[in-house]
Amino acid sequence: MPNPVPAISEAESRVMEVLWRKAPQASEDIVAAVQRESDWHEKTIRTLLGRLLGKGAVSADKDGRRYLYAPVLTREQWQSQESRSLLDRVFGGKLSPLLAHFSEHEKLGAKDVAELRKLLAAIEKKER
Amino acid sequence: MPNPVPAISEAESRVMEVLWRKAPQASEDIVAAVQRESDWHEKTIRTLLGRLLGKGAVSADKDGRRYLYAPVLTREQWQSQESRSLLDRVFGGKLSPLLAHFSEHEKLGAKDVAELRKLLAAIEKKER
DNA sequence: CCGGAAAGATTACGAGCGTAGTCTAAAATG
DNA sequence: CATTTTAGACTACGCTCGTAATCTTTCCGG
Repeated sequence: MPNPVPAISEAESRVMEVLWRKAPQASEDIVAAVQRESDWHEKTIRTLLGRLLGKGAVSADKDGRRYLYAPVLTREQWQSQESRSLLDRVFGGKLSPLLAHFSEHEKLGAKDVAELRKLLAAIEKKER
Repeated sequence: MPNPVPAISEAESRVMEVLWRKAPQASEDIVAAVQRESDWHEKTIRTLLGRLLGKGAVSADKDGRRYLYAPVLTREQWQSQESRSLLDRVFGGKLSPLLAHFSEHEKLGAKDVAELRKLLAAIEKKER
């Protein structure tokens, strides 16, 4: 299997974000897109892109004089990695303390409650 | 209010862990406790303790020749900070995508399901 | 064909982190 | 009292990250 992508940093994830929305893209377009949501220097964004390439989180396909970049790490994989990491680091690897924590310390919006119900319904269906 | 404690690192949280379980404690005991769960050098652990002190995450009360250390940042505060950070960084600040993610990509144990039910029940009671 | 622009590669640099080692002051011990 | 031990303070060092600047190669326009 493709060896696991090393963890990507906060800043790097902002670059991934634009690739997750649209890929492949040339670096120029990536820079432009990232700059629409940040005030980072072009050089900074290119550096991050290069690091992501080095980590294997994105691919670069030569297209004439330049490259077209695409995500290798999917958003779902990344979300899983990060969630798993939080769970392990902070909640002893178990989901229930996380849920308990939210129920006690964070207010839940209507949407969250709806999502919870859906989740539980899905589980109950599967259980039987 | 007491100015917010800066984020604590992974290694530092392992030291907090032993203080959350029992406090106050002298550094010697902290070192011993941490070493029961890791192979870190005594010096390393003392450094981490010092950094935590610098960050204001723990307090030190003089007790004769040495200090007794106690957590200032509570485990709940820390869990909140970390959860909030994950939510904001990875899930656009909303809980429902996190939940959806778990329901789709992680298997839930019996305990998790029970916790979910409890959570939902508590919400429903509050709603009416 | 030549000089400038543009894309990528390389280098930079301070802060925080993981991981200690050294220095100092004070206390305990012989 | 002189010496050893020890708790804590200070220093260190390589790595990643955020944030770029500089160098190099290559193509495009005149």
